[in-house]
Amino acid sequence: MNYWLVKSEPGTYAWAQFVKDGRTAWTGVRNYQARIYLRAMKRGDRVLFYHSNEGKNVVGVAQVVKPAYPDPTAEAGDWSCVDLAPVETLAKPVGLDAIKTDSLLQAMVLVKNSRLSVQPVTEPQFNRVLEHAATKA
DNA sequence: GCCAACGTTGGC
DNA sequence: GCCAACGTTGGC
Repeated sequence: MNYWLVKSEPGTYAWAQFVKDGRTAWTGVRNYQARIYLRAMKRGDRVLFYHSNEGKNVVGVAQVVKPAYPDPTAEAGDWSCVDLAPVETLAKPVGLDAIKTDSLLQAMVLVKNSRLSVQPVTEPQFNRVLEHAATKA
């Protein structure tokens, strides 16, 4: 089981919409490093869902329901996407400020390279985020 | 709204 | 193959 984090601007695709949809194809990733991570995802992997720009917080946990396949929205080039489904909405969103002040979480890629839209998260980091959210995994 | 960081593009 | 210029992202 691996752990990841994906980002979305609430104005583009918010968590609430994701929950409403019940499942979505995570398309549109056009970054080689992010592509590597997308392709490393396995069914059942847990994914933190982060709201960038607005909110700047982790708002929910998703899981991979379909591993990487060709991104149908890519008109040119070799790009991949995965299918994600919501698992739980965090009782309390975990803000970037909280992440930055936590000794374990400040090592997250999110802090170092905030622009990477798909990134790996370690198991301890994942669990710590859930602790901050005051929910049970 | 500004600016820093990053990735990509294109000229040489 | 290098590097400057540009566009985009995202935190502040």
